[in-house]
Amino acid sequence: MGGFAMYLCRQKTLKMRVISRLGEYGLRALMYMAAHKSDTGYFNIRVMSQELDISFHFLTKILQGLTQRGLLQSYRGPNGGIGFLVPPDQITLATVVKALEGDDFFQNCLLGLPGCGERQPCPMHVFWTALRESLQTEFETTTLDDLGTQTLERHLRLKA
Amino acid sequence: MGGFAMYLCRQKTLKMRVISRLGEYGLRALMYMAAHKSDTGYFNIRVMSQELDISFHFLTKILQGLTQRGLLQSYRGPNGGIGFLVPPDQITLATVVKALEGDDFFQNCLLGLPGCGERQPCPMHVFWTALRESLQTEFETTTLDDLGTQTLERHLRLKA
DNA sequence: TATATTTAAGATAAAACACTCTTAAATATT
DNA sequence: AATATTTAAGAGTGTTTTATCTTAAATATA
Ligand code: FES
Ligand code: FES
Repeated sequence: MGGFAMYLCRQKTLKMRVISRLGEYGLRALMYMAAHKSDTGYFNIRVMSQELDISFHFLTKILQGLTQRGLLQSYRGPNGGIGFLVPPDQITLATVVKALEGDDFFQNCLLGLPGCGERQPCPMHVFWTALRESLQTEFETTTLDDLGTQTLERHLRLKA
Repeated sequence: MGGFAMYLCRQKTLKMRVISRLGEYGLRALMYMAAHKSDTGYFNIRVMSQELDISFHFLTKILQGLTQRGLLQSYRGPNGGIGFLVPPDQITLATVVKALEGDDFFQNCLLGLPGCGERQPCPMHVFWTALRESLQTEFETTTLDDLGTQTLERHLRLKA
C-alpha cells in the first residue's frame, strides 16, 4: 500500500466526528476506486478492505448501500466486484455523504437543537450556518475524481 | 421557559454531530447559567435540568466534570447548587468543549485518519483545516457571556 | 453439472454512547 | 441530634453504532 492509498489507513479513537464511520469508510473506498482505475471496471471488495484496513463485511455492507442508491453497480462471482455506475467525475462528496449519512446531513444545529433554520436560531446559528455552508459548498463542488489532482495541486502550492 | 431558554429544549435524532451530548448539554447549561444571574451565585441542578429538558443525573455528572476541571464550584445541601468559579466572561466555548470532549477536539482529520497535520495530509486536509480553524477561532474568542448579546446583535442585524 | 469465487442479506455480537439508579457525603434547618 | 436537601460517586441499564458471522444468490470455470 503506497501513494494515494497512504491516506487511507485506520485509527482507533477520534473526536469531533463530523462524518460517521459509514461515511468515512464509504468515502475512502470510493476515493480508492476513483484513484485506481480497474480493467474490468470492478474492484474486489476483499482486496479493497485489506488495502484500506476496513472490515470486509462492514465495507461490503456500506458499498451495498451505495449500490442500492444507484451510485455503484456490483457483479457477483469470480472476477466480480463493485464498480461505478455513475462515473466518479460526476459524483460529488455531498452525494456520497448524503447517501450514507442521510439527506439532512448539512442541516443540523451545532448545539443539536431541533429545527435549525426553522425555529428561532440558537446563539451559534449565524456563525455555524456560514461555516456549514462552506463545508456543503466544498462537498457539492468536489467530485471523487477531483480529489487526487486537487490534493496534488495543493501539495505543490504548499511546498512552493 | 421563555426567552433565552427557548433555545434550549431537546431533540431526538441528529446528524453531523460536531459536538457530543456531553458538549451540547454542558454548553447549554453554562449558557443558561451565564444568562440567568443567580442571587447566591449557585444554580439548582434539578431546576436547570427541568428548564433545559436534560436528565438530572446526567447533567449532574456533566457539571461535576466541569467542577473537577476547575471551571465550576459546587455547594451541597439546601439552597446549594452549582456556580461559576471562573467568571463566565472569562470562559470561552473552546475551554468548555475541550473540557468536555477532550483537549484534542480541534485536531481531527475530516476522514478520521490518524495524525492529521503530522503525517501526509489526506485529500480534504487543506480545506478542512481552514474550516476547522475558523471554528476553533470562533470558539476561542467567544465567551459564555458573549453569547446572549452576540445573538441579540445578530438578530437585530438580520432583521435590519 | 460440480465447484470455487464473489457479492447480498440478514442475524448476531461487541463496543461506544447516553442515560438511570442507588448510595454516600455535605450542608442547612428544625 | 434529627431530618431534609442537595451534589458526588459509582454501579447499572438501555440504545445506537460498529463490526462480525452465517447463509443465500449469482457467476465463472472446469
Ligand atoms: S439553530 Fe443552532 S445552528 Fe441553527
Ligand atoms: S489529514 Fe485529513 S483533514 Fe488533516
